Amino acid sequence: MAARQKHETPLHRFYLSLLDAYGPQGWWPLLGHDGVNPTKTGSITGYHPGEYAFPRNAAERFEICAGAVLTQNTAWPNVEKALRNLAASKALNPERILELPEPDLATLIRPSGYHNTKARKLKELASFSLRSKGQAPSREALLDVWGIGPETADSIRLYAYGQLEMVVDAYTRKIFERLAWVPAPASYEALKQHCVLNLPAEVTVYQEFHALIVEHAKRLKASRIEDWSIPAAR
DNA sequence: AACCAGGACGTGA
DNA sequence: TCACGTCATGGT
Repeated sequence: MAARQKHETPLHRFYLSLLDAYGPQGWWPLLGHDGVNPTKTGSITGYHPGEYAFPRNAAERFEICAGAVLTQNTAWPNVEKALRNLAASKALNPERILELPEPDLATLIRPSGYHNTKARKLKELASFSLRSKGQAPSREALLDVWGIGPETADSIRLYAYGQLEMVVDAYTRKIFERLAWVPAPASYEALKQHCVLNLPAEVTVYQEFHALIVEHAKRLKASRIEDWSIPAAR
């Protein structure tokens, strides 16, 4: 078997320093109940830092899957608006999504951008969701769904189903290439492999890692720091 | 007022 | 495989 993270690696040290500096991120965010969930900033509620017993039911699980699709190339606050619109119309579930005419669905999720495309994607997700009824879907099965690519598939497996599946994204690529941890241009799979080989194989680590990368990238942009290997202040 | 967000798909080299 | 255009609203 492959020796994974036998010794502490630069990536592992990086992860530990991010966790120490930023704290647990409480991903995947869910819609707050009456807007009173513990929160990070602004109106963004639904994070549950340090709590890992999520999702707690089928509704939360589907909410995560829907959010994973809606957040494609889109800032989270916009996704949250779309999710709220769906919830307000009692349509944040596969049954209603399949019943709704696609144009109506598109109108509800309009704030998340690409609303026509994503309306179709949500319908594909909904029928898949009913088809695979609660059991954790394989990565291949997810990739067969129109509108679900590598990152969305991995996000669904890691955050909605608690599977040991690493998620990487554009931020990960930027940071890893900048620190020369991977040769550029790095493929999605290459980035993923670098993480898997250098981090402890634990679901909570994977969940925090991806969330911390996103947080780190946002702070880098805000503070314009030059050393990307260390945590940044907001 | 550009620029870019927690990507994925379709197409043509 | 890989590069490139397309999809679209909203925040900074």
